[in-house]
Amino acid sequence: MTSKEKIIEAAVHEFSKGGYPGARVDNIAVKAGVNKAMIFYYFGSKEELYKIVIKKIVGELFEVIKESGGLSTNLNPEVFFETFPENYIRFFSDNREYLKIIGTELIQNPENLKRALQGFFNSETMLLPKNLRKLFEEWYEDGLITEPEPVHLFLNIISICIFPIIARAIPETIFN
Amino acid sequence: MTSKEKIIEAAVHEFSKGGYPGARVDNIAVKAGVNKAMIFYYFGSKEELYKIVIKKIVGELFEVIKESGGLSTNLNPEVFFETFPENYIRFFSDNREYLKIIGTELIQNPENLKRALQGFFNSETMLLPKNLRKLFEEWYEDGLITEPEPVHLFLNIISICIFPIIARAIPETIFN
DNA sequence: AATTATATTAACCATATGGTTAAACTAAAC
DNA sequence: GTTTAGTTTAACCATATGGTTAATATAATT
Repeated sequence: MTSKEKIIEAAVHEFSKGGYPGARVDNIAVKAGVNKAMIFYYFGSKEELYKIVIKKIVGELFEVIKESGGLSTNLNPEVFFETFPENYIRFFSDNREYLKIIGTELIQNPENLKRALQGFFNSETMLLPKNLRKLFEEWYEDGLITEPEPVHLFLNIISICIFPIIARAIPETIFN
Repeated sequence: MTSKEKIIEAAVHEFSKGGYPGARVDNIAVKAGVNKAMIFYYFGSKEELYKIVIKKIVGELFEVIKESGGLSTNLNPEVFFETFPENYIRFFSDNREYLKIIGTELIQNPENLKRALQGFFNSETMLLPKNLRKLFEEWYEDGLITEPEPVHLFLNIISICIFPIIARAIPETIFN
C-alpha cells in the first residue's frame, strides 16, 4: 500500500470518531505509520484530506445505488425494494466508520455533503436521479406504490435503512 | 436570566454546530456575554458543561414521551401513533439545535447518551419503559400491530420521525 | 554516473485552546 | 458599618494543534 493510501485509510478511522474537528492530524500520521508532513505533502491541508475522504465514501455509495439497478430503466418495485435496502444496509453495516462520517456530516454540514453528492452527477451517473424519479412516478401512476412524492419515498427508505443502525442505543436503553 | 442560564443557552448553540470537539469555550463565553472564567466557575470544565447540556435535552425529551401517554397504562395504538410521533417531530423541529446535539451524540458517543438516558429512569419515569414494553406486547397479542418486538417497533417509529429531518439533504440533492 | 523528480524526515513555528489565578466588585448577613 | 459569601474580571499559562521548512534519502531519467 502506498503512503497516500495508508493516510486515507487512517484518516477514515480518525475522522469517524469525533468528526472533523475532533480528528487530529498527528493521530492520522501515527496510525498510517507515516511522517505528519506527508499528509500536507500529499493533501495540502486537513480540510482537503477530509474532502477526499468524503468523496471516497460518496463514490462507493453511488456504486451501491448503481448495483441496485439505479441505472436500469426497466425495474419493478419488488426487485428494487429487495435489492436497494439490502445493498444499502450491508454497505453501512460493513463500513461503520463510513456511516459515522456520513451521518455526522449529514447533521453538521449538509451543504458540504450536498456538494459532494452533486460532484458525482457526471455524465454517467447523471442518469441515476432522472431514472429513479421517473421510475417512482411511474410506479405510483401504475398503483404499485402509495407514496406519490419521490423525495419522500426515497427519504423514508433510507431512514428505515440507516437510522436503525445509528439509533439502536435509544430503545436498547429504554427497554431493559 | 442568570449567568449560569445564559451560559447553558450559549452552550447549546455552540455544541450544536461542530459537536463537542468543535465547540470553543471562548465562543460560548462571548455568546453568553460572560467572562470565560465564569464557565469554569460554574461548571468546572467544558466536559461537565456538555454533560449538563445533554441532561437538559434528554430531560425535555422525556417530558415529550410522558405527554404522549408514555406513563398511562390504558392507551390504544390509534392515540399513541397519533400523539407520540407528532410530539416527537414537533420537539425536534422546534429545537433543531437539540436534534443536532442528540444526533451527533448518538453517532459518536452512544454509550454516553445511554448513560444520560438511564440517569432519567428514576422512581417516576421508571414506569415508562415497563409500561411501553407491556403496551406494545399487548397490542401485538391483540393483533393491533404486526411488529412483535418492542425494540424494533420503537426504533422504527423514531427512525421515521427523526431521520427525515436530518437526512433531507440527500434526496433533495438526488432529485432536482 | 550524473541529474532530476519524487518521498520522507526531524525539528520548528504561530496560534488556538482549555484552564487558572489573584484581585476586585457586589450583595447579603450580622 | 463591617464582615462574609458569592460573582465577575483581565491577565496569564501550559499544552495541543495545524502547518512549514530545509535537509536528506530514494527512485527514475538521461
